[in-house]
Amino acid sequence: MAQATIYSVALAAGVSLATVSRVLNNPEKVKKSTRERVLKVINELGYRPNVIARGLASRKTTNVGVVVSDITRASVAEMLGGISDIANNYQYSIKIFVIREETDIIDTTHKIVSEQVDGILFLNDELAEQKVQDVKNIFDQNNIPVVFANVIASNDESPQVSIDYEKAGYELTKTLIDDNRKNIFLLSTARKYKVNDLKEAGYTKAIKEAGLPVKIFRTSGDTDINSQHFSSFFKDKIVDAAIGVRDSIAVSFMNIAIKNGRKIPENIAVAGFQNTKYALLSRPLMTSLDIPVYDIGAVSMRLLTKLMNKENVENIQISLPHFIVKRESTR
Amino acid sequence: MAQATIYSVALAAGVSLATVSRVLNNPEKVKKSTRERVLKVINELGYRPNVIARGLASRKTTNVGVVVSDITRASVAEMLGGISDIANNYQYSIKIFVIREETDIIDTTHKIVSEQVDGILFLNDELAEQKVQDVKNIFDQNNIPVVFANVIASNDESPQVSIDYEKAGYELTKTLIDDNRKNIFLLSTARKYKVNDLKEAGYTKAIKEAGLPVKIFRTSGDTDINSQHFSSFFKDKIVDAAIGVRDSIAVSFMNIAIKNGRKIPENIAVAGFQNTKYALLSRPLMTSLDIPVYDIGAVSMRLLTKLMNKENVENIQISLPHFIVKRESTR
DNA sequence: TTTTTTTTTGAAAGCCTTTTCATATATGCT
DNA sequence: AGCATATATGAAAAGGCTTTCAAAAAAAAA
Repeated sequence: MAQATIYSVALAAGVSLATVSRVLNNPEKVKKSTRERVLKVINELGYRPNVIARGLASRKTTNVGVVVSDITRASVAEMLGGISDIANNYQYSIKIFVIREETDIIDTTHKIVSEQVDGILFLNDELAEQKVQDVKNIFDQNNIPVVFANVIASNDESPQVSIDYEKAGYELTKTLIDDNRKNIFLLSTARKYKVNDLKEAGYTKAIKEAGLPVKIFRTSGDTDINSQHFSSFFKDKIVDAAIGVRDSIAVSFMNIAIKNGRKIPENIAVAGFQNTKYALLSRPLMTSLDIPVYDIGAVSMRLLTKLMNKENVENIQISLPHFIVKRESTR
Repeated sequence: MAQATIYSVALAAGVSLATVSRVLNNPEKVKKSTRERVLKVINELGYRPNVIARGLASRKTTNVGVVVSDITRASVAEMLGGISDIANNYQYSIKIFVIREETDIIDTTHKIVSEQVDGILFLNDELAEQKVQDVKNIFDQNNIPVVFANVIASNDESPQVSIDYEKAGYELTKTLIDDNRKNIFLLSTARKYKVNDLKEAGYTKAIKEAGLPVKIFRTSGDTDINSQHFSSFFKDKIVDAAIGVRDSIAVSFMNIAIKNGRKIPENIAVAGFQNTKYALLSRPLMTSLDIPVYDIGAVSMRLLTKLMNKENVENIQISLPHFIVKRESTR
């Protein structure tokens, strides 16, 4: 059978299209008896409004675009979980836009605009700040609300939800300092981006306050590569603590350290960021700074729904709490 | 400025809408000189066709729906990577539908139909077979092609791309048998679903051929829970090898085994499925059956594009190769 | 009752494209 | 040049819904 349309429903119920439409969208505006009659027919025919036609007529698609760079990263996937749960509650559908190294982000942005989404969630944290601003401008011009999730768009009034990465970096470093560690390395990524810059800033602040030497070691996020770097690392470096900007980096470091005869946490304390499953599957179990990734997704989606409804939102820059989960890799 | 429409372009270029539309969709049908004139105007005005209106008029949305259960699982995210890369090549957009335990899958399916996607990629491997069939029927009735990715829809002609999980289970078990292991456990999930059933079937086949005892231990996929199960496991079980149906389960088992004084691989050989980052971040590095997850995503998306174009596809059931990556946790 | 007000309904326009069909123009052939 | 054919364009319908505006019906007030 062909899919029922609003026409077939109207015909079968003996009313006009307008009435059927109202039953669905403004039920209080139609008399109870007719409403029930129409609903009955809708049920019988299994009618579902064509969302495309609805989108064209109402200029609302109830679609939100989620812009991500690397969808395979654990934190991104987790965030998507939060996003989709909330989107589901509010009846929004999610369209994913994956941007790649080589894609022209401006062009992609225009493409997203032409897709007529009602709002955008921007998860990409690896983009240069200027680009982020350019993208924001395009969406603004087209009146499409954007929320940045886990991206820090500095000196700006953009809606965003994230955690205070600088404070997090500071606190995590501080626990190691308090444990009397003197040679604390930050294991960061070679590729620089805002979120890691902030972690570094927090680390550096704590280290300097303690009068210790700042030691940042840059490597790849790829385990195959960084495990090699770490192997040579132990030949010449003095180290009694290390913080990885990602759990996977910290775990990789810990494994190589142990292979090089170091004891964790006796000789070296190790901590990571994100508190992912990696930290839970390491041996010893790894201390990690817990970031409420799911919540970041959920909260930003919720914020976006408000913006799309043009509700008045008091606070459009939300910082979620983080905390340190102490495990066996530190004391 | 308001978004340019096909009208404004037509007006500015001094042609009719039809011509503008043709320039975009059938450029060869319009004279070179006019085509160039129109393209120039399109550029100047920054015109992008409204995909919603286009979708309504052409009855094609160039959207594909991707149905997943748990989006946070590493393999799902990786598959999405492959899907999105290919979708991008063929200019399709991706809409994500996350189905939950509590959602009425039939209702959700109808909802997806009303979203007018051109095709469906079904990644959900945790659904009972009958439900899968029901879902398939609904899409069939609405003429929406579906490809099952990493789901085995048995006794059926449904398009699907996966690997031969039974063979994989068989081979992985065989390597342990060949290593002279006698008490080989399969660490499976409490919740049963097709993919794991097949792994179990392969395991069982190999074990029986060797005249060894079938030993299946069921636990949770959640590390916090299964690590407790594994702790008591070592009190009474005789074991010299174990295969986890997921890497994370195998790594968790390995960690607890070591804490209980067992040596890997001397006392116990351990292997996992999926060859994820977990296997690479474990100590010792873990043997795992590599499943080309990204490729499964990519190939199924490619297959779907063919089906959406009503191309004649010779082989709609594709089995991708797998292989065993031997690492330190086995000999 | 009759009149006024409110509620309920329908007709028709509009959303922005694609696509069909007919017309106009250009090209090729004799 | 004259006809047939091929190519290029435009007018208008269609796609399935929302929404405005006006009319009809019902309820309230007089």
